[in-house]
Amino acid sequence: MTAVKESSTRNFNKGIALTSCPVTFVMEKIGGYWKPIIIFHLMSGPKRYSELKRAIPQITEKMLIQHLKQMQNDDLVRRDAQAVVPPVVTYSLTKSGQDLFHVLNSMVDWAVKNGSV
Amino acid sequence: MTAVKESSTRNFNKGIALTSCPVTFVMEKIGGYWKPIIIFHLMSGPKRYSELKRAIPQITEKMLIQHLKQMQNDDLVRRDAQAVVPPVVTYSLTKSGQDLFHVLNSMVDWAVKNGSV
DNA sequence: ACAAGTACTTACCCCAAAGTATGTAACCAT
DNA sequence: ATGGTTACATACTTTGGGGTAAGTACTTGT
Repeated sequence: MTAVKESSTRNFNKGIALTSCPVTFVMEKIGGYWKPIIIFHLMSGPKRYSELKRAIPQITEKMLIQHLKQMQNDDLVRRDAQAVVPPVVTYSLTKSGQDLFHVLNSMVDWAVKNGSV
Repeated sequence: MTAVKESSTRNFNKGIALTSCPVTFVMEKIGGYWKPIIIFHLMSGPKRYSELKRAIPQITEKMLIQHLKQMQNDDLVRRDAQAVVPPVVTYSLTKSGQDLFHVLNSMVDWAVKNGSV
């Protein structure tokens, strides 16, 4: 009966970082290999699920919907479905999602200046 | 003939993301729970190893040096050691590291506006 | 003699995120 | 009736980031 193990110095640390560090808060939302790329593609306007898939060929379908769902929960992305015969589902950025432009942009600026290697 | 397994769709994807996505490039450098926090503490000026340790009590020593080393390799942080009796090692931000201020700041701005929940 | 401080290093474990593979429901064209 | 398209779902495996715990070398204070 080796105890419940508490399993969570990790979660505790995550907690303090999240509540005490706004940067970590943001990175929770746009972290993960694919999220920034998905957001980037949605910046140019609403896209269908299949359009996103074709625009990002390397992503698996699992990762694509998984991230789209997380971003819906985080209110970065809106999903609009038409109950038609072959389903038509359109994803677009919410206001919060669009506001991320400034964040991503400052990252790009930094990368351009400091991406020499 | 189920292929050689390649061991690395992961690394391959990481590769394309890194070379094709400047945002991912940046997140590789400031990602991880502790890096933004360490950078934040170094923003207010150079700090000794033990000062950082005390400033961020929850971090383990392993994580602290690990991240400090990575950030040295990424040229975000400079290490200055004095060869004195009890070692004195001082860490400070490089120009690149200081430039991250704008990036972190835009994240904070976004978090303040969209961190309601 | 022994604890305490300074700046690390090393071996080991755990879990959650990412990837693989396959299935599903509804319809349409051939 | 068979295959293709659309938008998912779900079970299983892998991997690497993060954590735990302990050790090192050298010196000062008591």
